[in-house]
Amino acid sequence: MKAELRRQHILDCAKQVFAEKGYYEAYVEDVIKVAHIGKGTIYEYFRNKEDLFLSLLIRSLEEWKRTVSISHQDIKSLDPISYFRYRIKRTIIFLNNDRQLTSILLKTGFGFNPHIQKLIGEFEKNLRTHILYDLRLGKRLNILRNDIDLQMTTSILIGGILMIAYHAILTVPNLNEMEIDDLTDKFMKIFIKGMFKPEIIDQYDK
Amino acid sequence: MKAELRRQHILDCAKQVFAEKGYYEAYVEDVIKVAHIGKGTIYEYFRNKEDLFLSLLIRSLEEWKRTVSISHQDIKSLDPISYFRYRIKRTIIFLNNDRQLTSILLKTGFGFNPHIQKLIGEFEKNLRTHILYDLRLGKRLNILRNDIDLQMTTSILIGGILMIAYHAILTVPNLNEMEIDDLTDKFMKIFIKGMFKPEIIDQYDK
Amino acid sequence: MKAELRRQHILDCAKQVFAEKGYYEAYVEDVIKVAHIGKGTIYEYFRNKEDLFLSLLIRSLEEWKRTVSISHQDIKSLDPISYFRYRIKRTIIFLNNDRQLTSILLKTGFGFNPHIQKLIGEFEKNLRTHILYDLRLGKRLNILRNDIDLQMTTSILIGGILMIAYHAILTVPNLNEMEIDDLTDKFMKIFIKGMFKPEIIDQYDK
Amino acid sequence: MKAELRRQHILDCAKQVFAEKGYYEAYVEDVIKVAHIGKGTIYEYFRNKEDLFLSLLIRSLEEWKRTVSISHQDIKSLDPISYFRYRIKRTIIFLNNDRQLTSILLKTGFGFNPHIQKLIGEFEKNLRTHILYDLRLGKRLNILRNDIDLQMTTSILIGGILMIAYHAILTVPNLNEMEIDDLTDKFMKIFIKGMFKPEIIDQYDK
DNA sequence: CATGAATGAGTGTTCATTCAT
DNA sequence: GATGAATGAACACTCATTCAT
Repeated sequence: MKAELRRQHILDCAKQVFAEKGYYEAYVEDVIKVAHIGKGTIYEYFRNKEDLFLSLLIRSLEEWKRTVSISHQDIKSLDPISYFRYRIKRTIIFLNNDRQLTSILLKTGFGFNPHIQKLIGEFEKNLRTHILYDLRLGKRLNILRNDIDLQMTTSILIGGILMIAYHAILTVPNLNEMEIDDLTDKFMKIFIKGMFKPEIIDQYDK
Repeated sequence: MKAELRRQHILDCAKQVFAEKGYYEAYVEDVIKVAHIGKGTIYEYFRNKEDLFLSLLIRSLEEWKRTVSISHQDIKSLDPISYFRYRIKRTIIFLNNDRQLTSILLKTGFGFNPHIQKLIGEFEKNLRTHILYDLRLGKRLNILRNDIDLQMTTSILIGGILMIAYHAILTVPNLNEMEIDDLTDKFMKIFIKGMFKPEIIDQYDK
Repeated sequence: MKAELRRQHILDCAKQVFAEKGYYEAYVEDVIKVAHIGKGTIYEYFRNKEDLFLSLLIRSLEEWKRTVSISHQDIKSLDPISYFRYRIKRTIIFLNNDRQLTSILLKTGFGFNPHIQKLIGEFEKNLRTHILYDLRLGKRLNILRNDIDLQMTTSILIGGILMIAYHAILTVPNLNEMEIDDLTDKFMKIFIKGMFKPEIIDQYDK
Repeated sequence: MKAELRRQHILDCAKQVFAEKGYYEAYVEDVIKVAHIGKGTIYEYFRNKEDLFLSLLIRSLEEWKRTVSISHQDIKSLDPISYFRYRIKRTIIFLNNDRQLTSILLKTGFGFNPHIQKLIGEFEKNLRTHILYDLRLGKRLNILRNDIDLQMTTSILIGGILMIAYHAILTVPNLNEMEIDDLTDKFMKIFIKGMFKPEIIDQYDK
């Protein structure tokens, strides 16, 4: 049990370091300094630096699932858009709370670096699966427009929300409940009614 | 003059290598091999690896501006949404054509790594400025909803379009004109009318 | 008493590991795994890795002495060459039975590595003393040629027999009684009559 | 060309270090200190420590072949035993001159350590091939006894001569021509007429 | 006594950068 | 200007040993 606590402690410290420096510029040396442990200790818990990083992402992914998930009862009690809003808000809350993770995700890049690809890729795929699941549900419930491309919408949602989190982290120290609500509402507006004024759309449709 | 050609040649090769491996896993050695030049030569044209990378991004940024820009005459001849569509399409074309750059942007991450931050950050800021300019124009022309947050919309647009580019690169070898048009239309739909059916929105508004 | 048994058990396991991997590539970790003991336990019985190795050699040396030794009564009942043959055969039997030791001796090298030198050196000196004792006995009994150099003959015997043991271990799984007899005879032949045909030697002598 | 000289210089220094400390206790750091080169330089010429060691052995093997080899004309002018003596003497001269190599061979062990086995093994195989070639020649020329086992004789010769070289290195600073001749003669005696007095052999034969 | 989690000095190796030619 | 051999600071990782439990 104490071992598990220590493992978690190392992961916490590693997260802090990776968030600050990014994968490549974060040194194992840095992590052990922050964690106040010996150099060899880290290798008792993780095979190597890559394994440490992967373990970190996996743990955060689990956390994310827990934070964002919603019980089936709750689904019924919410109207579709409120449900969608709930999801978005929870995601923003999660990214706001776990700014270190957000920083890691953004710094490392979603890209397909041969070494890190499988790590970050795994994370991104999971995120995508979750969102795609919601959108498919929305389609079955006849909530979404028929002409909406689900894959693309997922991409825009992920890309958009991450970019917003990135800016929030850069500008505001930590968002409070009200600011999060505000952010969520602004985000929703784009995806509910689009950017343009109705009259412009009407012109365009004709 | 020959020097300038050589510089461009090195940048081309560096781009290829950075696109394939990402900043950290791309070695100067790799670049000089691809460029068929001596190891010292690269340092005649660039202060160091970082400068090489920065120069690369700056050049691509200039290219991007040229590709995406639109003359003032053309603006008048287009209705607002078509203008917006034109911008999006040009961006997709650019990212599609310059897949190496797209790959670099995604691999390196938009993040704020102490070393690379100023490089990628510079690029991202420029991208943002351009889009923000368009959106402000749209606001002045009374095209956009009043309740739209410009900064956020910019974030969503950048994040979304990059994420889409990332997936397009991963899945399709190279997009043809038709596919680009299709992609653009799908993208536009989200931002024109939102994701939800009108009746759902009506329910929510009440 | 139980402590002594445990010590012996550790030595047995250490022998197995050292034989398989050699001194440097055998890890204390490997030994404790084979011995099914805790990591600290080995240091209850041995000062350090070097001490463990030395203890191993000392024990084997004692065993070797017992295996090869012959009672004084038996000496009288044997003719000189048979006595010599007996010694050789016993040595081959010993090396064959204790292939792990043979492997260790050959892998570690007789060399004079600063750290291991004193260990292996000790073993080699003992081996040499024993053989030299026999040869001196032979000289006193007027059995050996007068022009034979005892030190050199000892070297050749040790070097030769170890090299043969090495090849036997590499090629044959385990020698049976008959094969050992055969090996002994072949070995003896060289040292009894030399390599060359009598007529060749006669020519050379003139 | 200068590169080749530098390579040879590094090999010389590496040989010195390996001879003094053995493979495992010789550090790359030691070699670069002796060679007065930068740490990276060694990796310009050799893939890694193992490659450095292997290259060393290969070079010495070539040298050994040259030193020990004898022209075809010379073969005809020598009687069989003189030819054999010539070979032995040349080998002793080689091992005496190249005491560092001898030390390396003895320190590393002829053994079959998984990592070094293929290196030392290669060397030992070559040595064996050469000697075996001579012995087979002797057999064809009807010089050697018919009851002599060639493989075993080869083993005894290699083992014996290495063990002698080991002792010579330990005891005498450097052998002069006369001492080498003396050593060769003593060595030859064993293999020409055996150890025992004729009358003892006669008794045994009966 | 036995244990095994914790340790850190010590290694091999990499790769951006320099500078003599 | 062009080159590439030389460099060494930096880094991940190992493994014998210790010591609190």
